[in-house]
Amino acid sequence: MKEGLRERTRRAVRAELAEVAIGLFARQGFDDTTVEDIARAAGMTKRSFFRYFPTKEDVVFDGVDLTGEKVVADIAARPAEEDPWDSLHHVLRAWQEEIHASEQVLATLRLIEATPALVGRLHQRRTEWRRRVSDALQGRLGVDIDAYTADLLTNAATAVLDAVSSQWVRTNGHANRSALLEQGFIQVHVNRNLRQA
Amino acid sequence: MKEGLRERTRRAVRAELAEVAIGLFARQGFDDTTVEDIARAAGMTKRSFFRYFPTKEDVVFDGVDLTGEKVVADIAARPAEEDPWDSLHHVLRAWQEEIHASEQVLATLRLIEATPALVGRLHQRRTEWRRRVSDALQGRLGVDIDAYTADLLTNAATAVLDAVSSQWVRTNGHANRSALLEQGFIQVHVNRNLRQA
DNA sequence: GACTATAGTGTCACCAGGTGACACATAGGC
DNA sequence: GCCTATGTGTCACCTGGTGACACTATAGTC
Repeated sequence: MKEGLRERTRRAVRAELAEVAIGLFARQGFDDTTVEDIARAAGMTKRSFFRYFPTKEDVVFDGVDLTGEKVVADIAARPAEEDPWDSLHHVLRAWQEEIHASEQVLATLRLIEATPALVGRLHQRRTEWRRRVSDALQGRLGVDIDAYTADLLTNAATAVLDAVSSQWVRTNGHANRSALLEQGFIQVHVNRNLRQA
Repeated sequence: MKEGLRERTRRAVRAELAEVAIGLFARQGFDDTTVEDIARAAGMTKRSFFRYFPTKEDVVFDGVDLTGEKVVADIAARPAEEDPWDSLHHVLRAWQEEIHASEQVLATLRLIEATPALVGRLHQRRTEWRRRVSDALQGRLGVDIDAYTADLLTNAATAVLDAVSSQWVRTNGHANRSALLEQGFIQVHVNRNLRQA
């Protein structure tokens, strides 16, 4: 683990940059905060900011990343005979429980919700992620899921996730996310494909 | 109808601008086409382009607009005792059939799919639209739907819509959109809220 | 402990998407 | 024919983002 120091400082700078940025966004809004503002507040140049984050939007998603590389892997690892909807339920339940519901996360979600540009970026990321999940669902051995059904399943799963998130924000973080997720996955149900019928 | 002429020319210019833009995007890609390019190709200034479209992205959505003000109204007009999932099914079926599946629409969807910025913008618009649909669902008189369930319903409905759209593009427009929609709304099912149980 | 490759930084120049302000023309309503 | 909207070009400007270059500090090597 020799590569520690350099990477550690890098991550530390990233984290502080994100913290400073979120703070400024919360106070004066996303659009009224320039990258220069953030950079100067963190003691660096605009140019250097972009060496840590590809875009101004991405600094927001540093903590609340929904990429979930692990989710993709977990889906693929589920038994092939399991109902795919149950697989999604199982994996996403586990995944959600790992995200501790801090005040910070709540504030970030609120910020995203209030900023069109961030909403767009979030869904853009999620779209890429969904395609990977969808592929993972189809990729399980000995499964006869067609692409359309796989999309249906993943889209529906994120539909639940979104509703949970909205409700959680709506209740100022008082709602029980796990309970909401359970309820959602029961209220919404997606059948395996009915092709052969 | 005195306001005709002025508005008609305006819409005509808009339409031509959109056509020119789509053409350029198709040939050289969205990112490699500047607003100046579009404007000059349509015989006007960059500044004037922005008097017709708020952003470069929006010119793409001129034809494929998913805003559907009509959908919101139709939802609200459905009988309150109808199962909300069936209401969505009914309204969206009618809505989709109005969009004739032209080659142009297909090309546009492909363009969107291939351009991250457009994906973001699309979902951004759709998010706003969903909130309005969700409100409409809750707004029906004498209905006991809570906000969470309403979100669940609308999110799931757009999940179906997205899957249909993806599959349609995937099959180069050969798939039967109506049939996919029917299948989707049957495979996915969202129950009324189970609160009182 | 000095030495060199390399990561990180500032500076500068530049491009593209957008916006505000102003002056000018053109077309509509009277 | 006059007055007033409305549309247009021009110009100046801001912000997000990128490429190039020179400089500095550090990590690993001897």
